[in-house]
Amino acid sequence: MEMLIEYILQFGNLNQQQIGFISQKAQESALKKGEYFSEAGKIARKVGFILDGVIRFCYYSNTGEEITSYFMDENNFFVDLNSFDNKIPSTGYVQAVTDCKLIVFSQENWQELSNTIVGWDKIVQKILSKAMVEKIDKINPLLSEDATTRYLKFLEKYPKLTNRIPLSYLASYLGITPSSLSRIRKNIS
Amino acid sequence: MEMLIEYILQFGNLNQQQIGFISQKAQESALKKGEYFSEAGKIARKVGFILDGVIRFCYYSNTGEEITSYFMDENNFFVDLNSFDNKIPSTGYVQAVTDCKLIVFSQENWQELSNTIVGWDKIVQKILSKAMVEKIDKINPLLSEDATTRYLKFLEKYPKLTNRIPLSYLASYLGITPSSLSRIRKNIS
DNA sequence: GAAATTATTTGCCATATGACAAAAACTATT
DNA sequence: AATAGTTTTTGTCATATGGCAAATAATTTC
Repeated sequence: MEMLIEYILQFGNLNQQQIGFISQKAQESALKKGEYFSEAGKIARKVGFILDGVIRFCYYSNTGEEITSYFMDENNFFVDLNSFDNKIPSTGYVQAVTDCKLIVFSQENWQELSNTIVGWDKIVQKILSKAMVEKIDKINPLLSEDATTRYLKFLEKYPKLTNRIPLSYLASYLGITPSSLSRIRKNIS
Repeated sequence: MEMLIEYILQFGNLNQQQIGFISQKAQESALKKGEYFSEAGKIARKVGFILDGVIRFCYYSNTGEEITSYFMDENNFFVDLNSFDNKIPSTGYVQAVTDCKLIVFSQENWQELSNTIVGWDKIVQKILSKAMVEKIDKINPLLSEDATTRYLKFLEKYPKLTNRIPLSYLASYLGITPSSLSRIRKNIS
C-alpha cells in the first residue's frame, strides 16, 4: 500500500487524512497468470494498480488473431479507459501475464475519491497524461521501423520485461509472427 | 468560438459566466500550410483547438527520416502534452498540414481556467481520456496488419482526410515508403 | 504563363517477413 | 519419472515492401 501512496504523492500533495481515505477505499487483490482483470463484452468497473507482476491489454482481430496492444508492470495504474469512463462494454481483455499483486479501486470508490479529495482530479489528470505520453512514446516508433529495430526498441523501453513475457505475446505486440521474432532473437545474440 | 463552447459542453455543464470566462481567455489564431504550432527544442506553451484545417504531429528519426505520428482535424484539442505538462523542450513538431483556423490558449490562461472554473479539471480529464482512447484506437490496429490493410483502416478511421494530406505524410504515418503507398492506392482502385 | 521546384508514379532488383509444417525444447500433471 | 500439452525453433518457399533512380505530374514562384 505504501507503494501506491508513494506513487500518487509524486503527482500532488495530500495530507494524512486524505491518504487514510485513499487507503480505506483501496483493496488488495491478486491474479494468477492468465486470469483476466477485465474482459471483452463486460463493462470495466475497476481501476488497478500493479504492486507486483505484469499485465497486458489484448484483443482479437477480425481474423481471430490474438493481439497484445500493451504491457504494464509494477507501479502503474491501469484501466480499460473507454469502457470505464463511458460505461460501455469493453472490446478487449486485460490479462495477467505473470502472477500479480494488485490494488484495486471499484468505480464507486474511485468516484468517491474524486468527490472527497480536493485536487484529486488534477492528480488523476497528471497520472493520465503521463501514462498517455509513455504509451505513445512506446507505440509510435514501432510503426516506422523494421522488425529487428522494433524489437531492439522494445528492449530499451521495457528493459526488465523480456524474460517475463512469452514470446508469442511479444510477437503480437511487435506486429510480427512468433517465428520471425525467434529468428530475430537468434540473429542478435 | 461557438464551435469550441459546444465541444466543451459535451463534457460537462457550464454556466453563462463560466462560458464567458473561457471566451475571454481564448484567442483566435491562424496558421498557413506548413507553419509550425510548436517545434522541437522549444517548450510548448499553448493548447490549440482546430476550427478548420488539419494538423499533424511529426518528428525526425535517428536516421533523419521525417515521421508523422498523428493527424488531427476539426473539433479537436491538441497540445504537445509532455512538453506542456512538464515544461520540458519538445522532441517533435506540431505542424499545419493545410491552412488552419485555430483557437489558442496560453499556458497561463489555461491554468487560470483550472483555478477559476469548478469542474474544469474534470472536463479536461474527460477530453483527455477521449483523445487518448481515440488515438490508441487509431494507432494500435495498424501494427499488426500489412500495408494495404493499414491504408484501408486509415481510410475508415479518417474518412475525410485522405484528400487533404500529402501522400508522403500519410506514408510516414503508415510506416511505409511513398512509393509503396502509391502502388497500394493503384491496386485498390 | 514559363520556369523551377516539389510531389507522385513507375521500373527493377534485393531482401525481410509471412505462411505453413515439422522438429525440438520446455512445462505441467499425475 | 513418464506422458501429454504447450511453446519455441527451424526449414522451405512465396511475396510484400524497401532502396534507388528515372520519368511524369502537380504546384509554386517570379
